Amino acid sequence: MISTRGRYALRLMLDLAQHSSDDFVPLKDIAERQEISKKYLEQIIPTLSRAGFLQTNRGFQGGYKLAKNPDKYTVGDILRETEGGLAPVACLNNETIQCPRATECLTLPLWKGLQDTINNYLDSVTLQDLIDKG
Amino acid sequence: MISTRGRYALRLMLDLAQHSSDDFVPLKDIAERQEISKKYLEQIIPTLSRAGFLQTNRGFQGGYKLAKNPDKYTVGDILRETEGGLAPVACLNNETIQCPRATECLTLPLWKGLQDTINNYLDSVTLQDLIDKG
DNA sequence: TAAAAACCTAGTAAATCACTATATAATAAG
DNA sequence: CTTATTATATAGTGATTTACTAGGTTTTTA
Repeated sequence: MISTRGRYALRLMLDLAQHSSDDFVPLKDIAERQEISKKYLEQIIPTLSRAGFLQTNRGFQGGYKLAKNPDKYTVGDILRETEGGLAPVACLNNETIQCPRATECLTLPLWKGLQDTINNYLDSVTLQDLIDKG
Repeated sequence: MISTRGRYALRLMLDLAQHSSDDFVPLKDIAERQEISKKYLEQIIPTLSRAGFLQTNRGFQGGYKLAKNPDKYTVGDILRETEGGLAPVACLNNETIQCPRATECLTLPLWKGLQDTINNYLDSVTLQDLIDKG
């Protein structure tokens, strides 16, 4: 299940897509508009920054803006970064140890198929798509 | 993410599909074959029973068998029961309170689409399919 | 120099997960 | 009728994760 972390990250990116003109948007404004704790967003945003999704400026009149146009970000991109992958089962997490039953496992192909299905769907939607449909 | 609960339930159902002749299969055998704690399976199996997925017999030479043929169960059926739904986000859980932002929410249609995608995929695969492909 | 912003690190209450433990009830074989 | 074998019911538990909060440091511009 997608946690608040990923959902908030997506809303933050959408907010930036809708509200960034040429100047930087401070997190305070995003937090207020989206009714999300600013302190919590502060924890999420470094992940988006490190992924190269954002331009940032510190200090007075600093803030964030998107590094690319909204149609260049898929929802899958954003969620994979902030959720740490989109594996539907632990067996498919690269970090976890490979299951010894893998070769004989009747369900592993199912999970792989589910993972592909999820990724394909989420990569078929961009930030711009969400704005246009809303 | 699908937890062990749902994954074990699926493996249990697959085991029954493969090993039940006309007599009942005791949980002990399933636990041994699948290398899953019998005590844990005991906790999972009432959900499958209550859903009408199983025939059960208590006492000596008792155990479980499938109530229907393996091609009558979709993976979606089994996971929705044991996982308590397959909502990819909390907002779509019937149990949770309706989000006040729902009407204006740009992301809600996305989550609904994801939920449909997941359900369609998992309902397209039956126990029999998994056995045939393996 | 002061205010406003990003950035960094640690802590925490509540919930969830993946079990284990113990006891009771039903059933069939002998 | 007894005994072994099975399911069923309920409670407990350690570890982990989630969704935050708290408090501080650094950078930048007016």
